[in-house]
Amino acid sequence: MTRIVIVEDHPVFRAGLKELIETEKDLHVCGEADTINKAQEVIKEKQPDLVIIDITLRGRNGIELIKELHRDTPLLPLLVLSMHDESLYAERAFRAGASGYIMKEETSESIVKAIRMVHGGQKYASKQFLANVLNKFLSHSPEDTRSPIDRLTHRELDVFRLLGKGMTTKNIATHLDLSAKTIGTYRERIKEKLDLQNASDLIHSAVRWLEKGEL
Amino acid sequence: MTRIVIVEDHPVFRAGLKELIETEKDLHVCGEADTINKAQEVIKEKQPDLVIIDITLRGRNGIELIKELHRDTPLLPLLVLSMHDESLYAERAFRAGASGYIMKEETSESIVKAIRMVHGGQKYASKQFLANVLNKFLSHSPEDTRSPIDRLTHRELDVFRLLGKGMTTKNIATHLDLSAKTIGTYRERIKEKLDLQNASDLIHSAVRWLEKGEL
DNA sequence: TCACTTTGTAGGTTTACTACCTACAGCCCT
DNA sequence: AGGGCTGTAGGTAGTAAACCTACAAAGTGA
Repeated sequence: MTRIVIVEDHPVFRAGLKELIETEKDLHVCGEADTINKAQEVIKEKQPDLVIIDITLRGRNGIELIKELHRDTPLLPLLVLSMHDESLYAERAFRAGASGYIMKEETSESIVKAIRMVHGGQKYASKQFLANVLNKFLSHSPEDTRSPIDRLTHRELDVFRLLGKGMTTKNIATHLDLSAKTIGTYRERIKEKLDLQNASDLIHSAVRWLEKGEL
Repeated sequence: MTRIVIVEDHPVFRAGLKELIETEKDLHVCGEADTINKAQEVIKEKQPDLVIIDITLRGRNGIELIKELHRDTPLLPLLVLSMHDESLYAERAFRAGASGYIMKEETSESIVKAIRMVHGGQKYASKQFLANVLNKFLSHSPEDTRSPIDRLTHRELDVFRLLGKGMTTKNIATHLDLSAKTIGTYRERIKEKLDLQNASDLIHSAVRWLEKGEL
């Protein structure tokens, strides 16, 4: 019998998850928490075999909880649930010590599968994420702990900022007095460094980045 | 005993909602559906006292379902659940014939309360929404003082939101189960209504709008 | 109720932009 | 001096956007 603690602040979703887990005969929810503090308490008390964590918890960041739990109990498998699209959080979650990462949109089957894999000591991530990682691994150098944006060169950052301000490739080329082709190259390089798939991803993250401070 | 049908395409959330409802002794879930078509079938068959609808259904718009249901069975109370905070959807939902509007983030108590109020023939909306409405009403603007975004149709708004979330035309087409050409048409119409020049402007303002409600 | 408008849907062309590849000179570092 | 990173840009194939047209269904105003 696998004993599971759920850390999720959304009551309805928490109930659904519990329901889903309890319908599997070998899985059991032995505790629930809706805040980071309660989570730590419950986990200490119940000593579960696995913890499911929503990283989009209100208040403090779920990533912090993962780090702390992983430090305190490195053997306890942590399965991360996220509302958000992978590329932004999955890598951070794994670095923080998670064993698996699934999105809330995934089917019930995937969730159960992820639970079993993670409990069995394996890692779990969506196919898409795995493909990305493989890609990066094959094409790239071993390690660089800097935040992705810090890895941009000056020119790349210029272009990134201007993209975030709503300028097109052509506008930027005119503005910086460069060939549009050059801007194209920068866009490609930025996309690679930030692990973005296409043009709209690129603009999307440029705008978001600009919105959060930094101008 | 109040008999309820749930229309929600997210299996985990659906299970949670059911669980929540079933723990109330006088409420009972007599049917579930994860698509609009199934919803209509189930409702016809079960003749429930109340229907809970997620308006962020994939494929066809939940608003359409509300309109249709309201036309077919005007006395059946419809309670709308939304993942989004946007009061824009709330207003649309009410206009389409909903009796109540709650966000998924609300507590279980609020949801149960909303169910009871709506079943009792009253309307339900969050305090925040009511405050907004009051505000609008008091500062009663004579003519189209609506923000340009309010002038978008349901479908246009859907597309706008998904663009803001970083999805491409193709992704959106798949997600909503429409032709990419149709999404293209919506993009054009949005651009016209919001007076945007090109694709990056469009994405730019969609992202900004999502980040901070209203532009 | 009838005509008119809006909304949701989608096909067809032409034009613009992206994605991917290649190239190369000048730095910076060791 | 050789090797990688940075700034710059060309070429080509493939996508996506822009613009047009169309039409049914629903909604609206007279």
